[in-house]
Amino acid sequence: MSSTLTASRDLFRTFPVRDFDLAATLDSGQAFRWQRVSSGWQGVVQCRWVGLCQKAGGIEASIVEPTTDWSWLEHYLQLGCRIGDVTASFPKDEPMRRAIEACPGLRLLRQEIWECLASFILSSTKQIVQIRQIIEKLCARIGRPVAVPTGVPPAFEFPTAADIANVSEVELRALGMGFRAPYLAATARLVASGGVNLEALPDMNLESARSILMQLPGVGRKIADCVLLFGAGHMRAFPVDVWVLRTLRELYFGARKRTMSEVVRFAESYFGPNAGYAQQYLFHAARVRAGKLATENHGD
DNA sequence: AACCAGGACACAA
DNA sequence: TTGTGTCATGGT
Repeated sequence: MSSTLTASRDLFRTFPVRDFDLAATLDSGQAFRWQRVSSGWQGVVQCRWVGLCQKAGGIEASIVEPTTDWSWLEHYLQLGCRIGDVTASFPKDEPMRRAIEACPGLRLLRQEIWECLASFILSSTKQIVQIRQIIEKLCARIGRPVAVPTGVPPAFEFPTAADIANVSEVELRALGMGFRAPYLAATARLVASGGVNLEALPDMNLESARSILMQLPGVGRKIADCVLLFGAGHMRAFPVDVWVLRTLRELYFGARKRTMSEVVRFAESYFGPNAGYAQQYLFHAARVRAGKLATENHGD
């Protein structure tokens, strides 16, 4: 029996957050496991099934086991983030102004670091749709099932590093990972054995955290920065992939030839304390322009 | 049906 | 330090 002095255990909660575009955020290539359904989005956060829905008053979340503690989801969605302050810290130039205008409400999530690391090891030279397919297979094959509402398709935890370390490389290749399989296997073994402590990354400075990640097999500068930005909360990390490289060249260098390292060096000093956030606006705006979103109408 | 994808790595020069 | 070939796989 519930007391008026204790919070009720609920299956639903509406977070009254403004300037948060759920679709843009969950389909911007930072997380790969969210599924669009008629009622909104379904995914798994910290081993719990979650349904999310954009409402007029904010974001409505539904779960399976009633709880009083929603801090895990508030943290994942970074509901404490003042997005206006973030965008206000971007460079006051025309490219950024247009990127902000093109993706109002785009946010950065704070994902679990291992899932983020493993996911981006699998991301190299893959289209986002394919990355999602591989990860879905991986979770269905190795991940433990989580409780879902009746009528909802089965959902799975993201496999732990130990889970993946205990699977043969041949079995990983069978999931369609190709040359990424040995990278994921080796990194999983290192993480599972305690050779690297991912949980220490958020409290380290950016450069130290980056150098630790880049020692892992299959992790270079770009993937390291994705993990730092999407999982470890380093808002200055600035992943440069082919999209961002092309976009920065067009927007800031015109026709003049610039190498990858020149563009990276420029980005490090130009975009400020929330450079990684600015990067996500540029990346997503470019993908919107190219019609690459899963939520788009592909019929024309 | 070629082309390319949120790269990393070994190796050459 | 910078440039090039290689690595698998499948969507568009």
